[in-house]
Amino acid sequence: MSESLTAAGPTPARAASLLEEAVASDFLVTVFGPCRVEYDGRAASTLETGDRLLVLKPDGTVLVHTDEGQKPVNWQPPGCTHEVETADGQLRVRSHRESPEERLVVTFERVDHIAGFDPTDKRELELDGTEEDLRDRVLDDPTLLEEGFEPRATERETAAGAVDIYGEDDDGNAVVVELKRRRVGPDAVSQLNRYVDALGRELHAESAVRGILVAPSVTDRARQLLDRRGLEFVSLSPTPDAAPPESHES
Amino acid sequence: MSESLTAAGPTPARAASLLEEAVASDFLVTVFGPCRVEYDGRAASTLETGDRLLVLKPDGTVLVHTDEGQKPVNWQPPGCTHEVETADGQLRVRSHRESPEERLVVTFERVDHIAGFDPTDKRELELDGTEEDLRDRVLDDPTLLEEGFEPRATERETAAGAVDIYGEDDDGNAVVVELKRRRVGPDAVSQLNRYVDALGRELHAESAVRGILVAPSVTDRARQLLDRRGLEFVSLSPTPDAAPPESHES
DNA sequence: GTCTTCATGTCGGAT
DNA sequence: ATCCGACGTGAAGAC
Repeated sequence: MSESLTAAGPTPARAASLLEEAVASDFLVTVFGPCRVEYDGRAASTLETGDRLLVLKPDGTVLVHTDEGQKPVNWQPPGCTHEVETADGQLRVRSHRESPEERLVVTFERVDHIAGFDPTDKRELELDGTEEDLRDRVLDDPTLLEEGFEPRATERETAAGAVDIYGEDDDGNAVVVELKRRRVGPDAVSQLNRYVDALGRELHAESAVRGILVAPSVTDRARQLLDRRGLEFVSLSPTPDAAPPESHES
Repeated sequence: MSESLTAAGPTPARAASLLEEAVASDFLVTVFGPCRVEYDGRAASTLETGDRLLVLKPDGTVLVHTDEGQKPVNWQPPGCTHEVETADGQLRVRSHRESPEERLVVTFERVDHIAGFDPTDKRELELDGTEEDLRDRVLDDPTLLEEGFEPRATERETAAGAVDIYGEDDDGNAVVVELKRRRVGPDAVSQLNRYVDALGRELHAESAVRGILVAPSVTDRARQLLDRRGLEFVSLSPTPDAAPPESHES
């Protein structure tokens, strides 16, 4: 078995044969040419004929890319099974998955190029600047939040979900901290609010539960919502550099 | 100028030459081979050598795909500019954009295959089953929501953002409708709650503003949050079929 | 440009 | 399997 196979301008039958073999060999396959795409599943779509790049991965993923955009115009998630056929002298690929039931059909008027490769890739992506990095920053130095803050738990469960950091302030008040790696809008404030509410009901404490949103910055509406809900904001980025000019305050 | 160019196992210099030409010609380019990927920008990442598919689009998009997953392991959004070079006998592609400042560097140990095509695609995707379809369903027949409901506006602005559908019920009460094309969680309830609050303050009406979440279904937590906030739910899907078994009620 | 929300979001983790 | 929230979310529309 070869470790790659390619063909420029193959006949539909030849393209189908190559595609079948490549899929069976767990190759990563690309097909370029004018095609029509139909999708039916969580939604439904039709895309009339145009030049596109079809990518089939050994894990069952299907991608249909046009000349523009980062997102595929159509796709199928990992775990799909494929059928290859020629109909009316056209190469057709049907991809299917269940739960949810979804079907994608790509029909090529012509195949300009097809290529398959045997990919091996065990290396993991190492990513910095995530929410977890922000969490570690706060846990390493809780005074970044405020003097006297003491973390008690991470991912503390409440009726509304898990709180990023749960702790106590200098006066012994319960504090809920919601972390965001980037500038936040109203949705993050609502999320924090849900946790504060849930914990308030759970603890039915004397003093109100404090809620602190930790992020590089907030939008105006988020700020207004924070104020209205009596929640607080602390400006902090996942990485020490690049801290925007927004002051700590409540 | 040719309308496509491909090469199997080119030398790095040959690969660089082809790549330069393809990029200059606004081609869609694919490169397959073992490569290392570094990214720095909104976050930062490193990916050690492995077999991957690099895709360059004429709009400046960059995608790096491994053998698994629907999402590229690394990428660059549309609008990037690229530099191609050979260093230490390796093909290297640097992609850059500003605001935010982001850099992606892909270095191939070897190029197994490179292919470029001139893509033409003017056809738009036609998609059904969207939130807009759900909105149109409700506007076509407001009784799907409840007897006597009368839509007054879509995208009505409030201090908390635009409401999907604003209307009045049989008793003349203000009604805020939030639409979701699929099963919803707590976030959608909070969103509706923000709109209801904002409209309540704006109208300072005699009667409270009603909030109705319209979606195929809700999760347990979302249901609890709805009840706690005094909000209502109506089960409805974007498309007439496939309505899950969940009854209308408040 | 920023803000806001939708999405066939995707993905991973927990239950 | 569903639920839940993060994501370098991406993309579109409004301002």
